[in-house]
Amino acid sequence: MNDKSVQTIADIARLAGVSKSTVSRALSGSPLVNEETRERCCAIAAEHNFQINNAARSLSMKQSHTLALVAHAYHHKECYSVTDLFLLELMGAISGALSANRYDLLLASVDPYDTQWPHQYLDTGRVDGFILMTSTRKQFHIKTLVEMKAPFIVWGTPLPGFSYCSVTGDNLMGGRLATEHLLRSGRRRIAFVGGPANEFEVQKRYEGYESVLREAGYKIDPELVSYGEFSGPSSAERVAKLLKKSVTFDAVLTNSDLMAISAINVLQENGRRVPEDVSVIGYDDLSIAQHNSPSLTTVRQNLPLVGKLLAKNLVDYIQTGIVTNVTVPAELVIRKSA
Amino acid sequence: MNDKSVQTIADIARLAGVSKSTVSRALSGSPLVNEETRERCCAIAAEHNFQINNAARSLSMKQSHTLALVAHAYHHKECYSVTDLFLLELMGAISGALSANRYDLLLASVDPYDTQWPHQYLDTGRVDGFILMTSTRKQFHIKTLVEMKAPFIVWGTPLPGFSYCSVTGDNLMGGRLATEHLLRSGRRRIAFVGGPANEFEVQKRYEGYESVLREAGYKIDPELVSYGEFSGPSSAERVAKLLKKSVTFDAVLTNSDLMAISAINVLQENGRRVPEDVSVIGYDDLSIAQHNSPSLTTVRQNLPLVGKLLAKNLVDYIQTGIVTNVTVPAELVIRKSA
DNA sequence: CTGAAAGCGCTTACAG
DNA sequence: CTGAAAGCGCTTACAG
Repeated sequence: MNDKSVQTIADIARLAGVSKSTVSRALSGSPLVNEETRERCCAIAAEHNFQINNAARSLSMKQSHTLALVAHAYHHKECYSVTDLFLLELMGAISGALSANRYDLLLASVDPYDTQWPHQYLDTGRVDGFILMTSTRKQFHIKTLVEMKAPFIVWGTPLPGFSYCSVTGDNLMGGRLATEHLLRSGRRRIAFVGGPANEFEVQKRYEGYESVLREAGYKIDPELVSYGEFSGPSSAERVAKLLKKSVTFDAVLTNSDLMAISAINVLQENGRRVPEDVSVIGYDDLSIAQHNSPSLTTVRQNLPLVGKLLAKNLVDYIQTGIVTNVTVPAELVIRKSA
Repeated sequence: MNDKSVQTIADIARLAGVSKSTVSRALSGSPLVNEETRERCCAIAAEHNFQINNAARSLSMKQSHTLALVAHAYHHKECYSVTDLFLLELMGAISGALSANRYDLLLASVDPYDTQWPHQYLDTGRVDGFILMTSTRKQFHIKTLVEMKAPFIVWGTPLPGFSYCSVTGDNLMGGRLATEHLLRSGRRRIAFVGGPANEFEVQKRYEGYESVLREAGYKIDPELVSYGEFSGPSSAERVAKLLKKSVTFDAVLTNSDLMAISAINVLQENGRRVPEDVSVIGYDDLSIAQHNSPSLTTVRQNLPLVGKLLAKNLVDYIQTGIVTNVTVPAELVIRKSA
C-alpha cells in the first residue's frame, strides 16, 4: 500500500526519468510542465501512493498550510459554556471546508491572559493564521494580532478602527425575527434574557427586540430585560428571579439554546407550561435544539455556512491579502417551544 | 516583541559567539553543552523572543510533534451524537496534556469508509500518531493502522489479538455501581436502555447490571432490556415504547447522559415524576449532566484523566515503543435524577 | 564541550 | 518545457 521504495520526489524522478524539479512542478500543478510528463509523474505518484513530505514543503515554501482554531484553556477544565458547544458544531464545518482547500486545522488551547501565544504558533511557522471565536475576542488579543500583522479571522463583529477579516451573524435581524414571531403569536410581555451586556452581538439582538416592540407600539418594561452569561445557569437564575418577583411575562427571548433549555426547565418546575403559558425562544440552533423537549424554536446561525466562510475567507486573505467582512443572515426555525 | 533581527539559530549563534550546533544543543537541553554557554544562548533566545522553526525541526528530526484526533466527517453535517459532545469535552483535556508534552493536536475529519486516511497524515510526516475514539474504532481502521505500524491509541477496549495502546473506562464497574445505587434506593424494576448491542463497552455495562441483580436474587426481565444508539432520540423512543406497552418499571439505566436527558423528558411528558416515580441514571458525566433539570445522577468517566492518559501514553509509546492498556475507574455521581 | 559539514525533502529562481 | 543548484532552518554524527 505505502511503498517503501517511493518515499520522495527523487524516487519518482528516477522512475519517470526526469529531474526532481519537474516532478515537483508536475505534482503541484505548475503550468511549466509538458502535459504528458505531468501525467506520467502523477501516475507514478498515485501508483505508489506517494505523499509529499509536509515539513520539507513547509520549510521551503515558508508556510504550513495549517490554521489554528483558538480556544481558551479555561474552557477545558470543568465548565463548558454555550460557546463551546457552539465551537464543536462549528469545528466540523471549518475542518471540512479547510481540507477542501488543502489546509489543516490545529487546535490551540491558550491561556486567555497570555498575549504571547500568537508568537508560539506564528513565529515557529507552525500555522499560517488564526480563527478566533467570539469568546476569545478580547480586545487586547485582537490588538496584538493586528500589531504583529498576523493573519486571522474572527467570528463576530469587528472592532471599530481595525481592519481584519470577520464573519458575523445578523444579530439585529435575529432579535427582530424572534420578537416578531412572539408578537404574531399573541405574546405581549416578552422577557429579554440576554448574554453579556458588553457584547456587541447581544446589544444588536436587544436592538432588534426593542425596535420591533417600539414599532408595534409597545413600551419596553425594564423589569423584563436582563443580562448575564450565555450559560444555562445564568438564564435559569434570571427566569427564577422573574417568577419570584411575580413579574408577569408570557414569553422569554434568550440568547442561546442552552439558555432556552434552562429557562424551560425552570418554568416547568414552577408549573408553567411551555409554550402554552410561556413561549421560549433560543438562539444558535445547535443540534440539542431539536432534541430538547419541547423542541426549541430558535434563531438559526447556520453554522455550516459560517464555518465554511471562516475557513475560506481566511485562506483567501492569506493568499491575496483581501480583507472580507461578511454578515450571515439569521433565520427563524419554528418548532414547539414558541 | 518579536525581533526581526533574530529569526534563526544562526542569529543567536552570531550574538552568542558560538556555532549553530551549540545553540541547537543549548536550546534543546542537550548535556553536551557547557552550562554557562547554555545559559547565554537561552538568555539571548528569550530576550529576542526567539521561536524555533517548526518545519525545519520536523524535517531534520523526522517527526512532527503533532498528533491527530480522528473524528468522522459525517458527524459534521447535521447530527451530533453523544460521542461528539463527549469528544469535545475530551478534546480540551487531550490538548492540555499534549501541550505539556510539547505536542500539538490536529483535528482530522475523515471519511469513515476511507481506509487511506492514515497515509495522508503519516506518510506526509504531518503527524506522529493518532488518537481514535470509540466511534472511529471500526475494526478495519484498527487493522489498517496495525498493519502499517502507525502509532495510535484508542479510547475503548482493545480488539483481542492485536497489540496497541488503549485507555478504557471500567464499564463493568460502571454498570454495577449504577445498578447497586438503584437497588439501594429501593428500585426493583430497572430498565436497561443500552447503546449498540455490538459495542463491547455496552456489553460490559449490561454485565454489571445483570450480575448485581442476579447476586441480589432478582431475575432479569428481557422486556426491560433494549439496545440502540447512544443518542437521545434512540433512548426516548425505547422509553416511550415501555410506557406504551404498559411495562412496569421504576428506574431507567441509560448508557449516556444525552440518553438520560431524553428519557427524563419522555417520562415527564407522560406524567411520571423523576425521580419520585422513576429514577434515571446517565453515563459519562458530561457538563450537561449537572445543568439538566433534574440534575443527573450518572457514572462519571473522568474525562480530564482519560484525556491526559490518552495524550501521555501515546507520546510515551512513540518515544519508547511501550504499549500500555489502562482502565480508568468508574465513579458514581449522585445528584437528583436517581 | 565545541564546530564544520552533511543531510532532512522539498521549491524555485536561473540558465538553457 | 526541463534540469542543476541553491536554499529553507534545523539536527546530529564526526572529528577534535
